[in-house]
Amino acid sequence: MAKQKKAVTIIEVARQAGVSISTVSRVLNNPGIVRADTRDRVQAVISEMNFIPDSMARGLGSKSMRTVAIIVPNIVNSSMAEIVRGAMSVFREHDVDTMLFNSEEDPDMERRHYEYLAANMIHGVIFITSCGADVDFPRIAGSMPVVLVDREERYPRVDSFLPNDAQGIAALYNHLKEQGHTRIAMIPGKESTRGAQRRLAAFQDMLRADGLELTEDLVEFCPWSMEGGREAFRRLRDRNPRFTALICGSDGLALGAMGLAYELGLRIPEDLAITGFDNAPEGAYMSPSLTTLDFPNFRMGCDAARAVMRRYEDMNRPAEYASYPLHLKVRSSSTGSHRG
Amino acid sequence: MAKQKKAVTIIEVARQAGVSISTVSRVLNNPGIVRADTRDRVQAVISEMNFIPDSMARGLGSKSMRTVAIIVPNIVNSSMAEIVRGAMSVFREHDVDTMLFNSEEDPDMERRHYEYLAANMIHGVIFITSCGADVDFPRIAGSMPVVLVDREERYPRVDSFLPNDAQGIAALYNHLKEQGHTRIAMIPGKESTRGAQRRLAAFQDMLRADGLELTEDLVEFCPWSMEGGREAFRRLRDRNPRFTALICGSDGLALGAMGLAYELGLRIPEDLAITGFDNAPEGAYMSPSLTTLDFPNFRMGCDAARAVMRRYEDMNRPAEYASYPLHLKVRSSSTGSHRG
DNA sequence: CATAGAGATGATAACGTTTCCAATTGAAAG
DNA sequence: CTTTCAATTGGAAACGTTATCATCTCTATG
Repeated sequence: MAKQKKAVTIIEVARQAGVSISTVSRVLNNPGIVRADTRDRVQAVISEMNFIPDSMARGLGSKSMRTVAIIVPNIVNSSMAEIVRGAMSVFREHDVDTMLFNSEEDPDMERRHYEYLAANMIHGVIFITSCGADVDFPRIAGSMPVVLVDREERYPRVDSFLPNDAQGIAALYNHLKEQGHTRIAMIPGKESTRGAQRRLAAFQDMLRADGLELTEDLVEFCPWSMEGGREAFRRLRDRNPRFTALICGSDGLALGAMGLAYELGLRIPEDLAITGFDNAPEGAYMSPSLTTLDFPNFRMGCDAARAVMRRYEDMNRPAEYASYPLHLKVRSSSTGSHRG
Repeated sequence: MAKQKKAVTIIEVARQAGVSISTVSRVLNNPGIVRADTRDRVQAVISEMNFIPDSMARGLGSKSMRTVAIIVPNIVNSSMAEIVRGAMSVFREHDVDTMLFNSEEDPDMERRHYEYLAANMIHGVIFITSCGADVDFPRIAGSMPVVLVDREERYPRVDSFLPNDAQGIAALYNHLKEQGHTRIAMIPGKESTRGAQRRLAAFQDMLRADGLELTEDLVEFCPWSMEGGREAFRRLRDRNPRFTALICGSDGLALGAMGLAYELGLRIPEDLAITGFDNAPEGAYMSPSLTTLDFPNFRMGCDAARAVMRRYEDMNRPAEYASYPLHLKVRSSSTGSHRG
């Protein structure tokens, strides 16, 4: 790519206004200490010449850029968007700029983002559920605050904020048990994903506590999409039609499964109870409406942002972990009699 | 916020490797012209010392930062995400970094983003359907390529890529007419939004061409959300229950309306035909599935990215406009007999 | 009227690279 | 063993700010 036409610099502004560079810089950064008439004159020249200080040079000079990166694997996901909103709202309050990176679950992308961060124009970073790629957190954490959301890794200087999947799954499981379900299938999500793994493990723990064992034919992994949920449900049915309830690792998966169930003539919840995960807005508008778990996404985002700032002040503070309880939203996709 | 601990610089690397700064710089930027053994030695030192060049200083030195910004009003929107994906894929091919900004339809946010851009660490910018805020495009366009997606404004050096709403609405309207509908209501979306305005205008044009006039009681604006669609539909019904078809300005609005229709015991499409806009993934999974318009979002994103790069090469090229046809997806929410 | 002390302003050295251009080295050709 | 020219390498000037002193200009006070 070619070079930009060169912009107005502080030098020309200074010359035009008949003051020194320093004075212009002061008008820019600390107007209070410049005499009113001088300040006005300089400001007039600035806006007249349309001068905008070069943030590169500024960053080089001041060694601070007040910018934080947030990395998400997939922006097309309302719960991640909520986390991001929360974090951004806090950063904005503190006058910190936010850059949002979307890795699309692509390892190559993640590597590039990583390099971008490493090139230290960034003051800190929040990673939201990366797809388990092998990012060298300790290394980044050596030069800037790193905060993880929805990832369970623990490293010396890395704070982390997690939904309590185990508690959520327990709530879901107990609810289904109360409804009389004994054969429960699961579509945890994408196998390589931490979230899917955590949720499956939690489910297995619950079964085990009841003296049951999760048989393989009751679990089907799939990509995080409605299409994925639909096809996973199909495979599950083809293989073992005897389950009466289905726990899905996300609302999207549940919606996909519900779509196919409807086509197959299954009644929900009478023939099959279905639950989601995340409380996406669509779930409440389905018919039947979707039983799910509500995540405190916005709050997690806020807390993560605050953690970034705390760590920026003191890079060596001990790592902070928080686990957030999930709230069961019972709706019609799982309540009422079933013939199981 | 405090200062960062200072990182390894190129100077120390040079000293450690026993070469000059220039050589290290060459190893970084143009390894081919450095003798193999020197290069290896320097590279060894670089990775050993964990040296990462400071992108600030780099940008200052080279006057190029190969970074483009994409600004979206709302990341929680699958069609915008598709546009972004398209643009990012093109930029990645060309080794251009992408920063994604989410304005949340908040004017204050937009202003901040604007200032960020203006501080020219950014090489170009793509605006996706901003909520009509008064951004001074010509000014930004003076210093970097600006490309608009889904905004109809026309400025001298600003390229723009638009879906052809008029053609899409026409397709929708004709389809509904064929199905025998004569009283059609509309929920265009958020009134202040360009998209909503364009779609409403197009609808009015179609009616007018048929010698009809759109009465005010058949139009209801609302925020871009399922909840918004639901409430708008309620207001529409309260006021005038006599329409047999409903055109919604987005799939989300349609889904919200459908939810309420279901609760009110309306059969779709027998009692009411509903159409969406954007072909969001959920629409295909509803029951009934949602008739909608498919947008070439990914392609629009790609084209916008390419436009940014073309304009970067030649800032003075004439502005480029493109309008993309929309493809009607007829599904069950609008087909079959109705009692209208 | 002199003068201390605050209030403004200016000069200049960083900041960490890239990029010229000059200097050196190395290898092939005579 | 020179010479020549290309291949490497080094030196130093940008790049556009901020930050640190030093200097200058007032104003109020004795």
